[in-house]
Amino acid sequence: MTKKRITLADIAKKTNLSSITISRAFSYPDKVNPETLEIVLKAAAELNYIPNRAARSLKSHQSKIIGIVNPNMSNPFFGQITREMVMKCQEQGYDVLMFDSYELAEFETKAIQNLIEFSVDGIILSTISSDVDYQPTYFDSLKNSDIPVVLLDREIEGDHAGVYIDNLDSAYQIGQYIAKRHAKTQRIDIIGASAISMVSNNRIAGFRAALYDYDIAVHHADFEMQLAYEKAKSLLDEDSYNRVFVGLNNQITLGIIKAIIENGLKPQIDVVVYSIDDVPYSDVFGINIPCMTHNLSEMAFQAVNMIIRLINGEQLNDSKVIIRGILNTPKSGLV
Amino acid sequence: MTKKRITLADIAKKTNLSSITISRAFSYPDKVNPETLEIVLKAAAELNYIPNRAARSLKSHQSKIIGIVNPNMSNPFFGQITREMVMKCQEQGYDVLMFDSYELAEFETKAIQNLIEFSVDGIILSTISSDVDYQPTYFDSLKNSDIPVVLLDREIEGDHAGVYIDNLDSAYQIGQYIAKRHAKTQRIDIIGASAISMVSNNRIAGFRAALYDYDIAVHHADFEMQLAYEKAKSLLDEDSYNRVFVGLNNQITLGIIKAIIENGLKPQIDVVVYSIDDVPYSDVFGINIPCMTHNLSEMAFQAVNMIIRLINGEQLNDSKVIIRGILNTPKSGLV
DNA sequence: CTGAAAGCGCTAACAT
DNA sequence: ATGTTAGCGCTTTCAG
Repeated sequence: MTKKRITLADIAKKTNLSSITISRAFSYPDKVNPETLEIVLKAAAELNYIPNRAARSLKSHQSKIIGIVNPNMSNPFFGQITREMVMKCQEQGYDVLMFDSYELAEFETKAIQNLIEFSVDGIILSTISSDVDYQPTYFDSLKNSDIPVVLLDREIEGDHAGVYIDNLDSAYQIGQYIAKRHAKTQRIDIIGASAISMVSNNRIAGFRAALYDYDIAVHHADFEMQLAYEKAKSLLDEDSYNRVFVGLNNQITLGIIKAIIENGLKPQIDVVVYSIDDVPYSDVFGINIPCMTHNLSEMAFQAVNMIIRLINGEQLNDSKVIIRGILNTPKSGLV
Repeated sequence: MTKKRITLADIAKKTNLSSITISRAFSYPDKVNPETLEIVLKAAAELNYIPNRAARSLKSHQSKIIGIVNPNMSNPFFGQITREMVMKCQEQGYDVLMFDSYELAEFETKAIQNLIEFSVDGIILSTISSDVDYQPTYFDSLKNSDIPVVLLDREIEGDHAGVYIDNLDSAYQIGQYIAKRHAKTQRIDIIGASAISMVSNNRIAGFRAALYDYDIAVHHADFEMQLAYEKAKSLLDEDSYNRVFVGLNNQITLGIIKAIIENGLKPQIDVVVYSIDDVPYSDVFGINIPCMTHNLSEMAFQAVNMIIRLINGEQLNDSKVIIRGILNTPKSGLV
């Protein structure tokens, strides 16, 4: 029934060498005679050898694995950044275990637990929330297990290394752009995450700074589509005349667009929309949303770089990397 | 430096029990005295114990892990189906390791290799291609390692268990719908995957059967957006009058829509579009695409069910499950 | 450059 | 219901 998997010992037998030499051939190829190496590799290939990670990491307590956890792989922001991180980890000799927490605390906790069980060397984590009172219990276990963590995008309270967006500045930048395009009498509706979300609140602060003498209404939802959609919908039902909306992330903006279109209005003509983060598929559907875009490749690079340095026990002179956003306005001048 | 992780032995010491009892407390709680169990669990919690998977799977050669590999997690078809599968695996006591192959053979191979190294109990795989000549080399290793595989959605040559869409029927169903709405003189452009893709060709066959006396032009791209976009664009540049397009999966349809809109035309008014698979975000942007939709939850259920039965060594009386599609036409009658 | 011995943390198999 | 023994496959000493 259970076919026996090929082990180092099998290769050792076949080559009349000891298993440790075989082991070295894979782990430290330069510590073994080139001729021997060739013999080993050939035998391994013939036998179709595949190393056993369990055995390896059991002994060496170094798994060469980085864990990635984020709240929503289907959100292109996380999807793309994860893709870039995976590539970069590979280049650095690390494999990746990725978990989608599906915006659920329960899954996030489970994912972290899993990663600890797998003895990963480090974790890059985007939490489901950036609320100031969001204090996951798993940080204890992480500390106990001595596994370094780099937070990505979603900041939370406490002393954590991380790579973040310059939320305040991003909102300020696009706020200034908005200021140029709309009279001060213009009412502006901002839809963000919870009232205590650090990310959301920094963005709101940025907007307020740029639009200090505008009539700004802030509405709280979360960083998903549905609640934002409902909020926008009820606002439009009240009065759709001359409205300007700002979505504080791409999912929120999608919700706003959905509400606009459902109410028979034309985005950027009847109702103007701005966004933080690029809006997925808006190019496909031909709707230009001026937005703050962020260099996801750079963020991925920084996050991977940071976690690897932490894994190597390096001291970080700066445990926070802040990525500045770039204003991305449509060429075609729809707005 | 290296903090020692808590092990069973630590709990054993603390409770004056043997490690095997502690082990049983976690793996077979009913094989241990309830009072003892309580003591163990309490001690474990106090010590913040986290089991070591490497040790466990090294010994027991049963990892309780299912691997999932698919070509594009950002494609909602795979994103959602994966989500459902993860939930279902959890319910059955399996953890999931998921890999995105990013439509790259190299990554797919690497993912499978990884899963073998992790000694997963089974793999649910959607390959990057369903071309008849796509014969990944890793099936040998899989067979050697005795790891069962269930293919999902993308069929390939050979004797593989799998859960598939009834591609021929799906295309036939929507083909009939199209036949009702367009005169026989109507030219219909179908954009599919490669000329040797089994999935694509089955769908084309279905269309041909339903639209046997129509003027059908089949164009080959792949199951991603870009090529389909280019194809549609060049067709529209030639002549955009009274065209009807069919996209053979959601990504292709997105490419078609992009081309239409870029050419200043209105989807479903100037140019009519049909799709296999729901088109992501089309509801958000208010464009109704009549399509064949598939019960992803059911597919996920079948795939997980099948892999678990294979893991348990059960004989499958039918190693192929075919899911029938449902015609999904807009209520608002845009078409 | 290669090998022998020991042990990582856990769990089958066999006691008691 | 609990304990003893042994060993999974690999790699870290320490020797040669």
